[in-house]
Amino acid sequence: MRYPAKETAVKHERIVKEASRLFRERGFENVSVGDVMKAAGLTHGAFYAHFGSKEELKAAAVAYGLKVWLGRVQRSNSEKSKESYSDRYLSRWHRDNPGQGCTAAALAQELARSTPELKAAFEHGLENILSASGDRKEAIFQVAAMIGGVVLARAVQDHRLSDEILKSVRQKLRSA
Amino acid sequence: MRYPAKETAVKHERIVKEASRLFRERGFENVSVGDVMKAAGLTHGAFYAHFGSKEELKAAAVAYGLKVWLGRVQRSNSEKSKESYSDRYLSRWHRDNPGQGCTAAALAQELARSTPELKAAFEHGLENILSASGDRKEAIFQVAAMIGGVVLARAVQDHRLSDEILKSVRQKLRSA
DNA sequence: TGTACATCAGTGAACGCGCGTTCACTGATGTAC
DNA sequence: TGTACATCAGTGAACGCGCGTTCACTGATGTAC
Repeated sequence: MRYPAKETAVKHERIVKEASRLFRERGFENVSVGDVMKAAGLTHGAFYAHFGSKEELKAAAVAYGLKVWLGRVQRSNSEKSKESYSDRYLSRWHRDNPGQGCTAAALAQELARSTPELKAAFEHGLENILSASGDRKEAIFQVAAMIGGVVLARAVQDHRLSDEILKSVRQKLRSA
Repeated sequence: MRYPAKETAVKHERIVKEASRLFRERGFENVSVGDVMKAAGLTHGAFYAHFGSKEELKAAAVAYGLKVWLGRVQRSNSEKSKESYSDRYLSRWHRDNPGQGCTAAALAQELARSTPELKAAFEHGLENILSASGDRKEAIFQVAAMIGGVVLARAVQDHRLSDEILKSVRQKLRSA
């Protein structure tokens, strides 16, 4: 049956949000279209009323994830918080909650191997974030160090080593 | 038929090397057991004479990749080359040849989502590399920045931006 | 050194499974009059 | 405002495909005597 246009738009957004979360948690390959639709409270068949393919959903999820990231960076720039952005980025909480965290720290390597369209979506979002910073070279360096730090911290098993990685990068970035 | 033990050992090593290369190029998920065996000049059925599962192969490939990495770091430490290790790591050549490059820069995010066994294999190799360096905190920071730089440079589409990322991280790391 | 036989790496067909995608169908919504 | 009907989001079964893994079989190797 046909559904109210307003509800449909809400569901569409819910699909993108859940996809973004699940992709960040498990990677593109380990999340099926069915998983995403179930998380959004629908059945898998309805997916193709919203997107032409899983590939399109990936692009939408990446764009959404980077939009959220940009918002956080901008808020952090305007606030005079005690905790710097890099300290929050290199936190245990971020390490342990990839689904709520940075898209680049979760998916950049898969993006590197994907289609031009997906890479373009990522690049566009990244460019926005770099543009929001003052010293561009410094911003690139900080982003690279932060991503590398979280990626490494997530890839090791030992909590002590993982914490040490986060702390080392945090301290070096602060003193830089 | 039965094959000479010496040849079998050679083939075993070839399987691991080809797996390591293919995994770095395309990721664990996008390389099938059949792909690896074909690259090693065998058929897929023979795989289970060498490994108990694809999971075991991943662990062997990661261990191999990190052993190679350690060798390069040690050689770089002993040499007084004009080009520093971080300059070579953050090169276009490394960005464009993931199959010959650093395992962490290619697979760390997939490793973060994998089994304790695989993460342990990675952690062990990483610990060896960190131990080979003098200032441990500095080494961690450098490795994080290098990995982040290459990962970012690979994930964007535009050559200019990609080159800018490599260059920025290179320069900042040299002046640090 | 020679003989007899168990071993086991390798082959290629086959299996079961999960995935992305398609499809016939439903029925309230939104639109045309 | 009321009526008639086309639209289309959603359902759930089905399809085709590639994957990891298994299996019966082969025959030279390596070992026991």
